[in-house]
Amino acid sequence: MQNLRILPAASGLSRALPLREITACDPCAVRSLNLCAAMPDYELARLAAIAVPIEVRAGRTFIFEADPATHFYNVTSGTAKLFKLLSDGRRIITGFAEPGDFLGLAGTQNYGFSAEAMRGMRLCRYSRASLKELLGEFPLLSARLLEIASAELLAAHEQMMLLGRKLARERLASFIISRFALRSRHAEEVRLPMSRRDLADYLGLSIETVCRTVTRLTTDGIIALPSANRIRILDLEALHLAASGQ
Amino acid sequence: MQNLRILPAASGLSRALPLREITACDPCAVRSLNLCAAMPDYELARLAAIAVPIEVRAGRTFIFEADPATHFYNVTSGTAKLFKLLSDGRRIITGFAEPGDFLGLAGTQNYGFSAEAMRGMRLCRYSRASLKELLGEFPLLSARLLEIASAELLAAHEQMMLLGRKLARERLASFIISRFALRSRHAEEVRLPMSRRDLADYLGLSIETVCRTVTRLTTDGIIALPSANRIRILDLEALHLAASGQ
DNA sequence: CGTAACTTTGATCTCGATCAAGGCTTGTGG
DNA sequence: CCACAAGCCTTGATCGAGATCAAAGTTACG
Repeated sequence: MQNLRILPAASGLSRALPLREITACDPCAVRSLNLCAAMPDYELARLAAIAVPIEVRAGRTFIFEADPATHFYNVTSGTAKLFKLLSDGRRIITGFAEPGDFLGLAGTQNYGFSAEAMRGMRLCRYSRASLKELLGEFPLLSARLLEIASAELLAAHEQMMLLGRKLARERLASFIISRFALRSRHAEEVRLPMSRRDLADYLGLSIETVCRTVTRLTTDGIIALPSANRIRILDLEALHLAASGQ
Repeated sequence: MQNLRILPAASGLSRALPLREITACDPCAVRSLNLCAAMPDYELARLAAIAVPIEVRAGRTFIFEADPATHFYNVTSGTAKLFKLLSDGRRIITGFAEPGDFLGLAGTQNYGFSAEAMRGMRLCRYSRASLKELLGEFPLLSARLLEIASAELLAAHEQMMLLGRKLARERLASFIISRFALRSRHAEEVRLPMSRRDLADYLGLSIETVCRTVTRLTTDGIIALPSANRIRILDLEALHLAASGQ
């Protein structure tokens, strides 16, 4: 836990006036899957009051699988990879957490995954205890959390299909399509903020297979690679076909 | 939806006295992962009031992937398999729902999976609308649902590791161990209520590989097969080693 | 500019899929 | 109670997608 650096402003912030705190939450309100989305001002203020903004440097692990689940997080900026390890080092990346995403839902007392910042990150941290307290007070908050958990469950099941039944080419194409769906600007371009190794561990493949499959999609004229981690979609229809194995 | 048969008693039950309804819920209170567990009597009665007991015959599908998510279910007896299909028939079983399990959490407006009864089942059905109403009233209920969703998420992530990174032998051993953990009586025996095909689709393998792997665990003296769907664990330690690939 | 890490490509191997064929169980009707 | 059919389950032979091993090309960065 020494990887975390509490911002100097943290303790002060958590005692500031409600309005001030809502402002502190503003950067969070980026995505629909957000804890704060559709939350009345008063509740949002109470939520902000227990939030501690923290900063994590690139490469640092800030949630450790099997550690006591003491905190929840809301990503403000940067991206984290969430992963599980086997004793021999095999790894599966269960997901990526991006700005607006909520992090740290734990069914048990302990975390079921680790989280590592892929680049410098800012997060809002909530202690499990204080969030639980708010949960009892604000039904909207628990409803929101339930929505988030349900959405994640849906995504997890989709990924189980990908991992258990899809071919490498289908996995890659499915992944590119899902990234395309939540792209920010550039209409036809998908950014991959993760390395080939991360991609491999997310798709249940080896690095080499990821490379080769990307190359094949390129030579097939379905995508183009302006650089290793930018993908330009040349033929979206063909990509959809590739994703479903036809 | 014509697969469902509403029990004759259903409409009557939903208007009976609270105490009567709590009794109707009794068979549900079997497992910790239960919607009704740790629920005060009054809330439980309200929950029971909106529950409609239904019966599904073996082999019938009662939740259809992509259909509007109109209902939630609580399994009273029997087992269901939850699965997703690809257009060409490939299937992944995302889980099995057994007595006490809650069913139908949907992140979106539509179900993300199908559910089929593996044997005759009894379920309590709740309409999405009426349960949502109760959610606002009883914070404990949403807290419970959140717990359930979180636990399922944990299991889904574990399964992602299994599907993405484990060898066939490790998958089988892991599966047997997890079944062993929630076995009912017979100390060293695990029952498999599913066919080899279901097992294959749950573990992301082919039927043949499941068979061969079970056989190999048997010839290795780790398990014994009194019958095709009963597994006697002869060497639990070796099974754990097999599950972690050593 | 040099080095270290990452990506890509090639050669080979292997685990598990697929194809094929028996064996076993279960249920039904004679 | 047996015969038979229809599913299951199991085992064998072969194949192939993707892993692994190996090495070269590229990028990032001090």
